[in-house]
Amino acid sequence: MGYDHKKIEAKWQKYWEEHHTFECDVYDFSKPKFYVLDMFPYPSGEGLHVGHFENYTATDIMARMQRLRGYNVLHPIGWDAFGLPAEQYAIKTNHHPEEFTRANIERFKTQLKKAGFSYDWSKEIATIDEDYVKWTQWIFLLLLKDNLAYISYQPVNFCPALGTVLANEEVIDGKSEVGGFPVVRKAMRQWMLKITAYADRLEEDLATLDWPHSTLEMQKNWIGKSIGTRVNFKIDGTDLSFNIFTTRVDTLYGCTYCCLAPEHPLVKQITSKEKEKDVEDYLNKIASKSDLERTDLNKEKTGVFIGAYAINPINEEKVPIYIADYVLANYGEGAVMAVPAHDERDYAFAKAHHIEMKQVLEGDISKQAMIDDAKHINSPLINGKNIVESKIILNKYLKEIGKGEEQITYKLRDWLFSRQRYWGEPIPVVFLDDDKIVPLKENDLPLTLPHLEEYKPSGTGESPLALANDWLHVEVDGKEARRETNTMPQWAGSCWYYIRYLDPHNAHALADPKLIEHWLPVDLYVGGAEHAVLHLLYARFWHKVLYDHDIVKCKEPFKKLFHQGMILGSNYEKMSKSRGNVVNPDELIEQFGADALRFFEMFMGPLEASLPWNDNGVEAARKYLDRVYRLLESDEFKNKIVEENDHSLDYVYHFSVKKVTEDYLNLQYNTALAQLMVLTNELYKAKSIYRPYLEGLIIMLSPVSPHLMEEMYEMLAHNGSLSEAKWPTYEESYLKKNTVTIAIQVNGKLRATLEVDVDIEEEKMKEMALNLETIKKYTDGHEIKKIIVIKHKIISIVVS
RNA sequence: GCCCUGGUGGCGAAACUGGUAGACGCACAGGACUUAAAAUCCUGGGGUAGCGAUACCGUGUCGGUUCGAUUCCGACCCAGGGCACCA
Repeated sequence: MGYDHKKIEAKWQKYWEEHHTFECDVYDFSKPKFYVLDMFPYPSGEGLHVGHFENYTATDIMARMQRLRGYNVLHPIGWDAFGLPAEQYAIKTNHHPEEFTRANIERFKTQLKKAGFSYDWSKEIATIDEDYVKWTQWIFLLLLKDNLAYISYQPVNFCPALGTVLANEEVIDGKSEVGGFPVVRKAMRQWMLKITAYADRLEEDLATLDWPHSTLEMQKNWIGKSIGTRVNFKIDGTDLSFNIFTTRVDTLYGCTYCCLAPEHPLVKQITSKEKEKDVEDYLNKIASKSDLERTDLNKEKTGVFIGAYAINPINEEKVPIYIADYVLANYGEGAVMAVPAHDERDYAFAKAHHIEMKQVLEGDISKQAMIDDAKHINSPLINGKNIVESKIILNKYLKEIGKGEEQITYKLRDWLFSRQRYWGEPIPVVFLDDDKIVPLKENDLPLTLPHLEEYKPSGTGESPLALANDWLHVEVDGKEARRETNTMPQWAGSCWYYIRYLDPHNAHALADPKLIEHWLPVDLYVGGAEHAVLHLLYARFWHKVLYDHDIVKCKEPFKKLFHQGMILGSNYEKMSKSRGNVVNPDELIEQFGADALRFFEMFMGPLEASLPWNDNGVEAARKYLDRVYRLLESDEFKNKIVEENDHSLDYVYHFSVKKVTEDYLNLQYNTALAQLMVLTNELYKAKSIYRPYLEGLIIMLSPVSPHLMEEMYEMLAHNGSLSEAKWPTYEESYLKKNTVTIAIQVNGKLRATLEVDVDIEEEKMKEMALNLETIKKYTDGHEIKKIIVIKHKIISIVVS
């Protein structure tokens, strides 16, 4: 029963397509712009799931609403189409990954269209399109020119089973994220991007963003800015020295030993003869340790004395030098000073190795007194001073004697950018015989992938591209050259797609500079919290590089960010095939219609929350939509529609307009829809229905359930599409009430309520309250100590 | 271990800057319509006691501030997400 969703939804989807309703004229600068973006999907073989729908409905509501509010809205979609699953599919079936990917894209597209999302399909892009790859490679060459891309041989995570190298973030507990195969450390040639050069700006500009607090915190922690001091320690009896980094230079007098990372370049030189064997044994021991063991926090902190001493520059005391694998070679200076009296980790290490401790802060050693206002002792230059003062004094002193200075370090490391895989953008450089790197010329872009018979990585870590002989060998300026066989990671394409949407077919630039200036930054970006760090950090990095080249004009790409929560199965577990709790959106659309599915997903709770699926939910949403439809369909209501306002619905209508508008703009869709239900219930009860109010309901509901609302709008005798309607506005004067219900409390407990005139005098109100029988019961025989009156809210009577 | 979120009926949730806790919906119960059912419409539901008006209890736990606390402060417990020896 109810409306015919199949007919209505098909009708309007066709109408929108034929009328290009949602195509954005990006050059129309006459209206204010609004750019609303989804994190584009990876077109997997699985199809869209209900989680995608939540994300895309949320942005679609914003897009549709902002159009009605008079904005020129850009709402594009595309495909993050490179990636490992397509390559693994190719390996399994010996089909080209592009075939598989393009077929998936078609399937996704059909699903998106059935859901009625108002995307501008004329702006569609896929990261695998040749004219997209061209510009991804172009940006790489820009990075190369800026010395932000370089080759490095540092150890990486090699996965023999996948025959490829994995980035740190793709390794979980010593196993590959995909497949769960063991991973070992191996030194290999890799392309790196120098994101660390932008660490300070990536950190600083976080303050300018309207992003979820937790995401800002995560990015901050990932960048890991730390302000401390670099201190130079001379090695006793030599001309050599090394630097340490500390955030607690004030405890320098308490330093009783130093630790170098086992990989520290000085270790071999300064180890004493007697200790050579100990050191070698130790190095062997940790080399055979897996990363997992080495980073196990519960394990004892191991280390070994290397027979050399350093001179503490603050007091010229000799302190022993150890190597310890808890000191990381690639953080700070790869060396630390240890203050066992005031640091838990140093304390444990010193105990185990019987090293002297020296207390330099007031308080109890065993409690490792690190309290901020602790005073220093046994520290000639800073005795009696607190931590903050002491740091300033010692930083200044160390600088004067040339033994150190304030230094900022970051946890952030450079981005390992190459993959030894087939299905990614080829890195557009060639190598001459002497290993000289020659970038391709812009005219030679894009460098496309060759067709292969075999997609499997060679197993030695080389990309399958190394087997493509015809492609591999080229001539550059008459000289023999060999192409780079590494490809880019999937992140590359997603780093700049929001720019390409503006001008997806531009053959001369990423996009027309005029468009870039007008449309960026993105006004609203919605996607899963799983991208809180990597994708968003990498995209910000590229954006800043483009900013430095004056290609983009704003410092940050995404002004406002929102993470939708996860939709869980009805058993409160993450949806997955193996758990058997996956909900198929296609079936729901078939049975109840896209409008109902969209409505339910927005109504089920706050957008950011992870919520369990409710099997009755879509049906309930559908019943509500039928209820709205009945206002126009059944004679009972149709005959009540009038052109003359009897004012009985003024308050609820205008309040609804205000609340719904505000809630939509804040992405609080669940409460907006609750209010629309209240309004609907009131229309049901009303003696007559003022036609513009019904129209207002239809317009306000249309971003969520657009097909049915288009149909109803047409039924209310309008020509054309709802997309030409205007968003309703509210009159402040209708929001004022004549009477208000106030609560009366006695000693903090609610005892009665009282309906009064809004502009009643305070004294009158008190009198009324005190004369209520229900109140007298509590006040008779008691002394009234105090009466607190909060206008329009409460009267609080305090009695003895 | 550290950082971030959150904890409210049988369930999903709501509550503006401290001011009538539980809007809206699901499920449930009762009624109307129907030969009947479905659909629809109307009504009722935090708990305990009571026929009842009413009383007491109630927003993870324990304390505090306040006339008044889901909201603010302190300590703790639990769940989810993130990070991993960061000097």
